[in-house]
Amino acid sequence: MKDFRLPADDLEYTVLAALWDLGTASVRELHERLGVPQGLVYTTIAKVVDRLREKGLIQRQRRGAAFQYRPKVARETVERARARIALTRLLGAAPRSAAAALVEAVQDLDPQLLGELERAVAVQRRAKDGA
Amino acid sequence: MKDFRLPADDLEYTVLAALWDLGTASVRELHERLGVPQGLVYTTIAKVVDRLREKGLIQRQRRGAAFQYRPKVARETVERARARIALTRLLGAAPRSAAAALVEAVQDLDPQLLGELERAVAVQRRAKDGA
DNA sequence: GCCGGTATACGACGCCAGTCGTAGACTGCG
DNA sequence: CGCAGTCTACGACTGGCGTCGTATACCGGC
Repeated sequence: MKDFRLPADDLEYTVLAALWDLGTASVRELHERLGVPQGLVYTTIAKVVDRLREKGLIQRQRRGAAFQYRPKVARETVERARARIALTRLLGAAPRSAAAALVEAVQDLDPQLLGELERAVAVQRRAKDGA
Repeated sequence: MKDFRLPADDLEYTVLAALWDLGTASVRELHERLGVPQGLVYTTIAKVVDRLREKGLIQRQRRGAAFQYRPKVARETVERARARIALTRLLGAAPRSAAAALVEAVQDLDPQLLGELERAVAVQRRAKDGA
């Protein structure tokens, strides 16, 4: 039925996330970790890393033959921006059927993630009531 | 500080949403409604409508000189897909700081939207407990 | 039935992101 | 110090999307 397409996943973000996890890594390591499992060639990852650097999201430092990359922007900073945008678009765009869509979406959610979301909402609720 | 860029908004989706709201509309109407306020030329909207049709999201029917466009895919269908993807990426991508990011994001949310979200989570919670 | 004017079709360009190939730079070993 | 091998730089191609311009098709009035 679904003969229409939706945007693909975000490789750039995946790489950045890996760097946040690892703290520091070479392109080689990132490739082993992300590229190989997805069947991506070394230079593909290198290019992505390149672009991340162009965007000022990561920095690097020579370490022997290769470079060692590390995040330059705090994870929270980016996460927050992404989260705000995602939620705004998600909820703001669907004034009519937001509830229904959310219920459906939440249904497929990892239980643990559901917990996270629940907690976040609860915190906010408390804050609002308190204020 | 934020010297990095985030993706721009989604015009295609905006147009589709307008069609859901209006039920049916000509390119002219869509342009008046969306294009003009954003300083977009008529043909820009026409192109977007074109692509929506290519994607099988809308259909059309001659109505005098112009075409009358109408959604071909149910709003819920698309919303649901979008919602699922958005939430998955939002939560799944940030295992570590999801909670913090969400709290922040939820903070900026329209109170009414917060309500929607809260309700959705509650519904899901009940479903889980019941099961 | 012709004309004018609007609507549409479609191509073009810029930019981003994913993907890869190649050529050149650099390091470290012998 | 030179060589081999690795790492990087960078260009190229593709496809999506926003944006526009132009040329053509078309409708409706006279």
